[in-house]
Amino acid sequence: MSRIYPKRESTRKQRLPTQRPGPRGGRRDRNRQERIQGLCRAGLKLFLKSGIEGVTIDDIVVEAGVAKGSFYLYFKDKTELTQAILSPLADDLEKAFQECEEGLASADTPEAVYQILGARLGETMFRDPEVTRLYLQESRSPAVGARKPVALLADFVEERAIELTRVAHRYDLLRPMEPKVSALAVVGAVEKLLFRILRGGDVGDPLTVANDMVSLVLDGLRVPGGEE
Amino acid sequence: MSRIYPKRESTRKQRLPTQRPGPRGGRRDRNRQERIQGLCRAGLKLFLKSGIEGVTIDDIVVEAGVAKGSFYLYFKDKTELTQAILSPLADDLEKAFQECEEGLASADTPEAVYQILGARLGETMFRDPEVTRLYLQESRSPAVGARKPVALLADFVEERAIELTRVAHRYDLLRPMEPKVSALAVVGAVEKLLFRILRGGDVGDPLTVANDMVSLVLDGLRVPGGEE
Amino acid sequence: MSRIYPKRESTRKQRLPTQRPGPRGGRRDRNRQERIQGLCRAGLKLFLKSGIEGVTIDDIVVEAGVAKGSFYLYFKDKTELTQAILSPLADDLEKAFQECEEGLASADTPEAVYQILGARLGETMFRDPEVTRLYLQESRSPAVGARKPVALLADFVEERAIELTRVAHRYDLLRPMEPKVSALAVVGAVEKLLFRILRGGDVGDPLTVANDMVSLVLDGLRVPGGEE
Amino acid sequence: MSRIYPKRESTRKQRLPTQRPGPRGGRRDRNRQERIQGLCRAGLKLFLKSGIEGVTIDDIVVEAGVAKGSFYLYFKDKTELTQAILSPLADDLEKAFQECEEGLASADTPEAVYQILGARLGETMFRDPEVTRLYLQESRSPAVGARKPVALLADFVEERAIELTRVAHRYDLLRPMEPKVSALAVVGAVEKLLFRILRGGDVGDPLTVANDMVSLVLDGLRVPGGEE
DNA sequence: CATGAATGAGCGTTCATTCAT
DNA sequence: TATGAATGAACGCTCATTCAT
Repeated sequence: MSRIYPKRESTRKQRLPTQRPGPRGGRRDRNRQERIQGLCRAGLKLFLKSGIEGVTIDDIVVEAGVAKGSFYLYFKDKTELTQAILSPLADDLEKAFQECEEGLASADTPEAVYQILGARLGETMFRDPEVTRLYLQESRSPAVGARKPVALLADFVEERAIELTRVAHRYDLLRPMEPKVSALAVVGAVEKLLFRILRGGDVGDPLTVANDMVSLVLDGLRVPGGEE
Repeated sequence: MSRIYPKRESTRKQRLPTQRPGPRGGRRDRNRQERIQGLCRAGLKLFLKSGIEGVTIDDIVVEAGVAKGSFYLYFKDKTELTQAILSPLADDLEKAFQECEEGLASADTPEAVYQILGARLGETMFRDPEVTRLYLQESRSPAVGARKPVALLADFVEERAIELTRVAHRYDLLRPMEPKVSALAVVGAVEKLLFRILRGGDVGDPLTVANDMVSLVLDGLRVPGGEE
Repeated sequence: MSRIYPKRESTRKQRLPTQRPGPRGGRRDRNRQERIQGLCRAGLKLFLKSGIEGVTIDDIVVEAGVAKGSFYLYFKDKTELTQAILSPLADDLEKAFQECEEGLASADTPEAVYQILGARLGETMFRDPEVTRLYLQESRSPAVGARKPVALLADFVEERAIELTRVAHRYDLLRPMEPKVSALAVVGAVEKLLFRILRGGDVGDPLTVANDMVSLVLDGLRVPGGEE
Repeated sequence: MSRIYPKRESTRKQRLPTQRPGPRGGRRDRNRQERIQGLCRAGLKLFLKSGIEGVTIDDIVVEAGVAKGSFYLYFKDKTELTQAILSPLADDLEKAFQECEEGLASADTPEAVYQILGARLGETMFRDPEVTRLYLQESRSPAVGARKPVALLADFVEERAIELTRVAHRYDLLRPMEPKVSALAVVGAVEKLLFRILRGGDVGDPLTVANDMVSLVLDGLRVPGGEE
């Protein structure tokens, strides 16, 4: 379970008298998981189309094909649903950053660093592209209401990206530069491209895009030898 | 006038073709402008705090200190208010892109290109930092409801940035690369940093940030001579 | 001036400090009358289209081409406007009934009675067909709000028609029958036809209609000699 | 089902294709019917007192003793409530006209015709006198907003009455005369009397009224033998 | 006098949440 | 458990009325 939102988690457990009906993996548990998945899928679909704030509980239960009251059996409110939708991504990202930081110790070139990072984080972001797209779409929202979990996750990603860069600098893998600047620039560049791709906007062959991105991040835009 | 938004009268006043009682620039007209400004300021403040969707007309008129009905004297709905708030930025951006494209013809180095771009667009973005922050905050939202003007502006910026890069490539000012990729990467990087700065997040001395950004965009992250 | 609504009349006079600007028939008085006429015409047109309740003061002043505040210079509210629109018809009807009752004394056949009645009332009803149409359209409304003057006028017409019939019976001009029944039946029949005509519904040649109506009222529908 | 109104689902319930939780006729269903009846009764009462346009949804739910939101569980808006209130009358009238037209074939005297008509339509109009009164009260309103169903029903009645008379003329049951004129005259006369009766206005002994009406319609007002 | 900006009560409608079934 | 009817606070918007200009 994600530890990014520890408080909400505990609140929810207190609220539900029985955390799970029957034995784990039993028939009732399976039904329960199916219901939750159905609501999450419905919510995700609608959130992407209309924005989290623009979707009502009614919309969600109609899309999911369950009764309105059922929603409240599984989620306290829309905020909790958002959290549930994001939690696989949040968990993955947490692990990915952890592994990247550890991997930096054994890397000795920037290429290696960004190969690790790209591979690990890319895998994470593409595991469930729609969830990633929702994250990107809502990540700049103020941390209030149902979008709070997204905003918190975005803060988390930013801080960990900065920390990661700081470590990379410590290992002298990058040109001397304020780590915040380079970290945010790279994250911003990647997110922008990723969002465009996930929205269905054509940006060309994925492999070329990836190569261009790496080349861009490493060597910039300057024409080689262009200014001597 | 910006042509980013579809044709629509922005205020009710203009829709009613009756002559004004006071002269233009007279007391009535001045009051009118003050009211509009007050509502825009109130809206902007609240939009930044709670997101456009999270703010009600009631919130806005209370913040602005006017009666509820007065809102509708000046704006048809929240969408029109959003448009009014953004329109100075939209107009500026349109002009800035225009000038940048024209300026590219006389530039002969990437430095020059990005100096023009940075200076001109930077000036625009910092003219009213809160408006810029609102734009960044909501720019990835779906193009529905009150956030539609933001989404349209964001689309416009993306397209123009790509076009601008295409022109720069035509003049051989940049390394060979898919223009969409480099354009979006740079825009994404700049937006991310800008948003962090405008939210009050410390990223260090502004001059250093700017220099680092330019250096980053031009030469990337690689340690010079680091891999031979 | 109509004496059907005596109370309102006096209220209005008390409210307006100066009853009339300048001398009667002077330039200001003429302007005033033109304004009132303009508002009445505008109100009448809109009332016919949307019903009295469905028309706002805003609609009226826009149609009349005057400022909203001006409405209240001439009328306290929509009820008073309705009253002003109806008052010529109300005055005419009052006189017509008066004359009809007096004329009955000198009539000696039913034909003569209904000639007088038809001629006198018909003339009245067609003097301003749109006002008549408004009266018919709204005459069954409950006596509340802006439609109260219409309802009062309708009550007046009904009572006077019954009284008129009672007088006719007293002169033995009609077959023995409850006067209320015959009066209401005739009024109802005439109103229905009149309303249809005024709404533009085709009912055939006006002269034929009139003749048929008289013949119907006098001799009924039975085929002459048809049942012996 | 009446075909007087254009096809539209009359209640939200039917629009949502979810299965009902209780069995048809069970407690849930019974409650539902009671609610609808309560709202219709409340609406009818208030409509009669203040006119359809003068009654707000708030008035209705207060009178019915339910929450405001509940109204919208059963009706989309006031127009649908009006339609629901009128629909029994509309259905009955449609059947009555159908039967009258068919019955004309077997009638051979005007008396018989009007006996059929009077009996059948009278029964219909008195089945729910308040609904009939509402119909009469609002039937001349413009066909806009919540009163549209009434206006449509009134048009229907007029057309069918004319058609019925046309048929009667074809069977030579009536004096030669433009059917539109005689039909509208009779309908107008009956409606006027009926409205007066339903409003509580005294018109004398009901049986006498009915006899007088028939006699009036058949033989007119002329004193028999009075003019030779 | 004439204007129309300003007001705020009140309308129609939505929707998160509860709860009897 | 699952349901969806019921609720009422709160929303967007309108409009009669007032009043400074």
